[in-house]
Amino acid sequence: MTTPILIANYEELLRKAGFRITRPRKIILTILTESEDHPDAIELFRRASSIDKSISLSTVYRTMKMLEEIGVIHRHAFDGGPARFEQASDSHHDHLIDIETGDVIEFHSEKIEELQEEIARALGYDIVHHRLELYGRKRAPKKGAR
Amino acid sequence: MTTPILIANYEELLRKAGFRITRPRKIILTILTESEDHPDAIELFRRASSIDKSISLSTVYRTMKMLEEIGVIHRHAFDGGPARFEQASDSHHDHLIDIETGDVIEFHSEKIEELQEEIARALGYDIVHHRLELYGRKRAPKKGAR
DNA sequence: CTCTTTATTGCAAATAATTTGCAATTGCAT
DNA sequence: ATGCAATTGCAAATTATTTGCAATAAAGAG
Ligand SMILES: [Mn+2]
Ligand SMILES: [Mn+2]
Ligand SMILES: [Zn+2]
Ligand SMILES: [Zn+2]
Repeated sequence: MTTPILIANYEELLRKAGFRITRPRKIILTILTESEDHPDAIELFRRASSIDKSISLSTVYRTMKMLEEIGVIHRHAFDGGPARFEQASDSHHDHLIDIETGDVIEFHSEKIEELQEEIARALGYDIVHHRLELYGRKRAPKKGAR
Repeated sequence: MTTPILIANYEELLRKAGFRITRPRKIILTILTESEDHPDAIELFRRASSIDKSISLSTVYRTMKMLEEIGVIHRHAFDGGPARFEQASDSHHDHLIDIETGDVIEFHSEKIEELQEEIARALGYDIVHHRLELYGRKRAPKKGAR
C-alpha cells in the first residue's frame, strides 16, 4: 500500500539536482521515508539526533527547504503550529485535522480536485498547487447505537 | 453588493461580549469594515496610525485576536507570509492566490462545500471550519485571441 | 459631572519559528 | 591522495507575535 521510495532514488535525485549526498541528508531522508506522520522541524531533529547526535536543527531546516524546492517533500502549515513535513512521493491528498487531538487524517476527492480546476479556469487561472484543510471533531456517536 | 455592517453593530457585539469600546478598537473596526482586501497586522497598523498616530502594533495584534475569538474577523495564513485578516461578516468564501502578483481572489463553490461535508462525515467527523486555498498564475491567453 | 474600579493601552522585553554569517569540515571530482 | 567548493554546526539575527507592567481611560455609581 505504501509507495516504496528507496533512499537510493532520492540520492540520485539530489545528485541530478546538483546537491551532495551528505550524512545529515541521508539520515533525514531515511527518517522522512520511514515516517508515516507529519513531523515538524523539531521532531525531525529529535529523530535525526537519535541516529546521529551531531546533526543540528539548522541543518534540518536547511535540508527541508532544499527538499521542498526539488519537490521531494511537502510543507504544511496547519492552524497555529509550526511547519510540518511529509515526503511528496505518495499521491496527492488533502488533510482533515482533529482539533481535539491534533490527529491528521488524509483523504482525497477527485471530484473536489476537478471542481477546483474548473473554478480556477473560470477565473482565468492555472492552479500551481493548493491546500484543502478540514478542521473538525469526531462526530458524537449516533444515539441508539451500542 | 457589499454587505453593510455598521460599526455600531460591532460595538454592540463587543459590549455584549463584555469588552469596552475604546478608541483604538473603534478605529480598527472602522478600517476592517472599509477594507476590501486582506491586510496583515502591519498594514492594519499603518492604516490605523494614519488616523491615530498613538495606536500601537501590540494593540492591533491584541485586537485581532479578540475580534477573531468573538467571530468578527477571519484570520488567514497564506503560504509564507504573516497572518492576514478580513471581516467575517460577508458570506463564506475561499481564496485563490495569484503566486505571481500576490492578488487574492475570492470564490465560493457550494458543491465543494457539500463534498467536504460528505468526506468529513464519512470519516466520522463534523467540520468546525476549513480552508481551501488555490495558488496559481494567470492562464496564458488562448492563442488565436486578439 | 466626579469618583472608583478595572479593562485596556503603549512600550519594551520575551517568545517561537526559522534563517543566516562564518569558520571548520567534508564530499567529490581530479 | 589533493584541492576546492558545498555543507555543516553554532551562535547570532530575523520575523511574527505575545506578554509584563505601569500609566491611562472606559463605564457604572452616585
Ligand atoms: Mn499528508
Ligand atoms: Mn476573503
Ligand atoms: Zn487536493
Ligand atoms: Zn469553503
